[in-house]
Amino acid sequence: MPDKKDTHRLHDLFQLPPGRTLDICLKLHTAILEHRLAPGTKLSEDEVGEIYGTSRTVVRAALQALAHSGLVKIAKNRGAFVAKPSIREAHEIFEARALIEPRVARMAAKSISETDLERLRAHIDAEHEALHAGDMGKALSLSGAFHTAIADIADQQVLANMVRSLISRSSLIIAMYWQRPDTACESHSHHALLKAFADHDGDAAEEIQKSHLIDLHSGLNLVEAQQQDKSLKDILRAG
Amino acid sequence: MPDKKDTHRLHDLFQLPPGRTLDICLKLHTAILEHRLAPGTKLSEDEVGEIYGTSRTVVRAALQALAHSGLVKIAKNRGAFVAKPSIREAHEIFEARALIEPRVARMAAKSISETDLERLRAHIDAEHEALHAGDMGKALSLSGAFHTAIADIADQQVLANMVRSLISRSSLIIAMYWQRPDTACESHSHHALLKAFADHDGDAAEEIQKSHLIDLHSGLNLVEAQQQDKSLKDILRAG
DNA sequence: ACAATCTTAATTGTATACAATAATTATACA
DNA sequence: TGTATAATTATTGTATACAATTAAGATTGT
Repeated sequence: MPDKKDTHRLHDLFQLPPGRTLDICLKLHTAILEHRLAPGTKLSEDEVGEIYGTSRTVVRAALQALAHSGLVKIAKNRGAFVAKPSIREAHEIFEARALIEPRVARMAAKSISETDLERLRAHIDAEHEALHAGDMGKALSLSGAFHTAIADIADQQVLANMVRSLISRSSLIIAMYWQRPDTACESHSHHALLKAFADHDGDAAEEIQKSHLIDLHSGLNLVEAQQQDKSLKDILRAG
Repeated sequence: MPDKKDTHRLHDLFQLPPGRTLDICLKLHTAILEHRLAPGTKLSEDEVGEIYGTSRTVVRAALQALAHSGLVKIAKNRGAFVAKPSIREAHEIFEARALIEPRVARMAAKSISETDLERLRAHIDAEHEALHAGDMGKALSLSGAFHTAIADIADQQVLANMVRSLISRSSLIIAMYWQRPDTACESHSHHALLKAFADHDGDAAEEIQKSHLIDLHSGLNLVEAQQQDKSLKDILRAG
């Protein structure tokens, strides 16, 4: 189960006091992570406010928090939109992950407990389940949660928040650039990691995580094109 | 000169559109970095709003942005305070810097241009000048700006923003825990880095930056105590 | 005198109203 | 018919007013 602890730790990421602002922030956050909100979607203050039954004031605060995390882009006098990471940003984010997460995995391998291992297994199971149920969005969200769980286990809050932020943005990148519709979302690597953790083998954990991330990075189609927005009008006009 | 480019890039960190919110955010940010606002200082919305001649609405947004960057701590129904990083947080932040910045330095060494080198020299000169003028706060702020400048030169925006955030928080940590009142603030390392950059020697740059950060970390007095807040009353009562 | 409780004051949380800006549509002209 | 300009609409930016919560001070009882 993703359970309570996850959202509790997310509070850390946004640094918001408990309250409606945080609630909306988390709801939008999970909606984006589960790919229910596509990159580029406009998030009107009025609209969001009406949906969640609150005023623009609190919606605005939530949107700004998400903007700070890179999940939302605010354009002056134009409003908030779900971010659309550029190809370059995508490269940078996965390079940053490849720098940070292997180190985090090493640290986690040292300090991991039996209950932690149990939780990770539960994560993997839930991921499998969602995948089997055809809920791709949730499966992906859980796959990300697996990575953040490792950072939490390593018990390094500063790095954990960085990882959380990077993974959230990775979700957007995957929504835009993923090119393996087939793939049983890298569950093999997660199992391999689990074994390294069980053995408290820091070297192995670091190495596996590193190649896992390189693998993910290479699974993206990061080559120009894909600017479906502007070209759409042209295409329709041409046809 | 810290110049315009720096504040322009800071916009990236806060992800705020141009406007009064960003202005106040930057003003508070520099005030904290220059140690004119001590850790723990209360930042009342009314007070700050009156100082900058704006309403609470915009001040609130600025404070929340700073909270997200870890420079300000917001307590529910109690208000915003300049953050007071714990000892543990201090360790984590400098360990994160030791992980990220050497890599960034290596990348910068590869791509650095003549004009970039010139700018770095100017940074060092300005730092010396401020130090000579006795403006410790500004000297420290410029010392941090040197590190962020390297990240900008490396041209990795994602990592650069992480570094920026870490350095800002480091400034608070130094305000709380620095134990070398003497020291000509690590300018030697900065010169050594400059040489490595001029030689485009990535290995050297990485190594120098790494030991520089370890050196900074070890210059902190991170041993319990220092909780002057609660004990202050007790001390006065005892006397 | 000390402690506990209640009252009061001050500050933040939220909603709403107004102003400013940008996008869209309509209109006039070439 | 296409383009440029102007009016309109819709949305965000900001300020202010009110509600809720917390902290501090006063009051009462032991």
